[in-house]
Amino acid sequence: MDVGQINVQRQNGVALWRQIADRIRASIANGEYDATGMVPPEMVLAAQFGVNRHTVRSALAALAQEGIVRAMQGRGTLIERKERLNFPISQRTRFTEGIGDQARKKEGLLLSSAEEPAPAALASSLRIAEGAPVIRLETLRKADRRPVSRSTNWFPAGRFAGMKEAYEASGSITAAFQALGLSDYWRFSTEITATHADGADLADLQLSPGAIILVARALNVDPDGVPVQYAVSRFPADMVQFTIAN
Amino acid sequence: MDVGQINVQRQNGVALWRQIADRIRASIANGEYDATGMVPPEMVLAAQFGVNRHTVRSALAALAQEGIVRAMQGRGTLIERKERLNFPISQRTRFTEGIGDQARKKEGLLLSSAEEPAPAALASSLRIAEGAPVIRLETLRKADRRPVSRSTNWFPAGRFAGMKEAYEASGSITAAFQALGLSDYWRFSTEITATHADGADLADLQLSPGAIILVARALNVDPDGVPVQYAVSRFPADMVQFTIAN
DNA sequence: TATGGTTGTCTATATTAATAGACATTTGAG
DNA sequence: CTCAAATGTCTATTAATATAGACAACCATA
Repeated sequence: MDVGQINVQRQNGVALWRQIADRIRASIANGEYDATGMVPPEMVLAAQFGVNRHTVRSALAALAQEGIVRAMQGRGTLIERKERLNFPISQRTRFTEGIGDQARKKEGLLLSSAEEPAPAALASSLRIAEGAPVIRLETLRKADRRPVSRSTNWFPAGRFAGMKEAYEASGSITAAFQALGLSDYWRFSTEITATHADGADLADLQLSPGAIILVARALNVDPDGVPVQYAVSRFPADMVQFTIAN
Repeated sequence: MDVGQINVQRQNGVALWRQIADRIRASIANGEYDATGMVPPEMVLAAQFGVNRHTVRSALAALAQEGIVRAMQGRGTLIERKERLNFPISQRTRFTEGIGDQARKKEGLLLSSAEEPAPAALASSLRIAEGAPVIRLETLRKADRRPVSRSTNWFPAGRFAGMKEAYEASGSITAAFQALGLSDYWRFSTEITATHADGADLADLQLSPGAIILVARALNVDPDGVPVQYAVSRFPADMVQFTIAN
């Protein structure tokens, strides 16, 4: 096997151990170590990355902290978890259905809620008057007990007055809409960007600092094309991918 | 104006100055400093982030290196560049058209090319036999002389034998397809993930280490639904966003 | 032209990241 | 049992990161 030197950048604000941890995490997600179910030995990784073994150990310790690997003295470092949830994005995008059977247990938790006047940009998206009341729900979604996204959702307050209670009862936006008389809705548009995790991401999504967040800004409309929800959702980038099928 | 403390993480593999540089870059892209066209004074930023002024200076120096800001002694730090290109993703996704008038000058450069046998996963996507010959083009796309994506493109070698020359001549996949007799094609599917920039990203896209990359894996098909191109494109996350309109 | 606000530069110190080497401990296989 | 291979732990040193303080240089403007 040819073992080319793998490129890492020095002296540039991102510690070597973190760069290496990110690479190994990606390799695990890509199935590169599926043959053995283990990460290569520390000395091998150190040679591949051209760093000291202790630096590799720092990277592996971070991955162990995330629950991705588990080091076993005398044996090697086992891969514990290897997951990347796929979220299809289409006209009928729904979180719970989208996960499908990729996870057994799906949860939606309400972190907080408020009623507030819509700022200009939001009002424009929802096609309501600036300052008109909107209901804001901060939610956390989990799959198999692991947090996979945190979202801020806005709804026109006039039309969906009981949104908070309906979501709390069901843990699902789709179910809440149905409880409030909206049986169907469509995804009108989705914007996707990426950024570094902020403090709230780290806490709510149980990430380690330096993690990457995929941000999806979505507008949902009813069958008549009237906006019913604007949502900003943040996903850990190493756990999910989006698929757009045309 | 209330100036809440902005959260930065210590001792976690990403240097404070880099975290702060990333935040300021994002704030610039979000238009938060449009009123003045300048970044707040170093002392103000230091207070906001809860760090020493020298740490903020390191962050600003990095942004100046990227050409995003320019410090002027006695006056302040001017915002030089503020861009986030929007890429619509749809059935008719095309790079050049997608940018539209967001940039004046659009270029497509061929970095390298090769003909090689298709590995299993690629062959499956392109619906050809494993090991069948494919043409691989490594390309770099620029808008207004700034690199905005680097892509690896695969085409079935039998059908698109002159792809390399056609692309070199036009700098456009769409034009190359037309030159080879394919007048129209559709985007069949797109997968989007995010990761840290690797060494090649840093070099080709002129990024600073720690930058985030949006990765799009796309399959294009001809009007009969036959796959004609599989592409993996990498975009600097702080320069672009994807929009999916349904 | 005097002043306040801003960036530029310098010195010094403490903490963190990375390297280097040595040796202990555990496991699996011969 | 013995040995090779792998992870665990320890000490020491160097380089990078971050803080602290002082003052110079420059700019706009009152």
